[in-house]
Amino acid sequence: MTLIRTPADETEARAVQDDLRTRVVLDEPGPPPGAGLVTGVDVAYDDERGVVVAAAVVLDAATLDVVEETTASGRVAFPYVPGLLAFREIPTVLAALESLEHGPGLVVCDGYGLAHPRRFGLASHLGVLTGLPVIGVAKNPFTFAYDPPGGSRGDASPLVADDGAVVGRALRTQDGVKPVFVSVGHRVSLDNACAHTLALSPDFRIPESTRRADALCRRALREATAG
DNA sequence: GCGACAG
DNA sequence: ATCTTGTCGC
Repeated sequence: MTLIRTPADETEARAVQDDLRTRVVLDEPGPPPGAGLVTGVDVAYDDERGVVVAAAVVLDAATLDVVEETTASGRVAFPYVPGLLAFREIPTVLAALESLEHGPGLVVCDGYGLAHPRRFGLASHLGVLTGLPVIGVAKNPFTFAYDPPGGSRGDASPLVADDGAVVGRALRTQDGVKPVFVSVGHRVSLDNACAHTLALSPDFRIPESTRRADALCRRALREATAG
């Protein structure tokens, strides 16, 4: 089990991000879509009881069949603060990933990578700590701006920060349905991240990896919390 | 100063 | 994230 010290406060957390961001690798294309393994990770909370449960679900990228599932639970160690989400999620997510028997391949998480106030969101953070290729697929545009992409599956438009930097892409994964917001985490190109996201979303807006992980951590939280 | 803000 | 019924549709 890897020990990750939780920052004492928000100032320290931001300093950790500013330090770790120098280790993000952005010049690798990453694994090609449609082959190998893809692992979805997600987290569910019971803030009343201070319990957090993470799930990791390994899929065969070609068939989207489930290859392996794991779960890990812990105590909530950091509050939700916009821009500091990773400190809340990462300890338990790491535990879930480490309990997998398979190598995870590409990791897909809920939230952002580069699309972050300090360019170091959850997907980047998880990538730097594990060395794995990681992308972020978020359901909301956070503070970023975008022009609506075309209405068809596969249409996309740039996700732009205040300073004009392109930090990700709004990607339509289903015809006529609100786009998802893809950004690079670590060791994957944006084009490849979007190709993976599309390949993982044949039937629904949200990638199959995330849907499976979401369902699993919710179920595990209910069971851990029951009684 | 105030509000908005991934999950 | 989470609290939540019925309801529309394949």
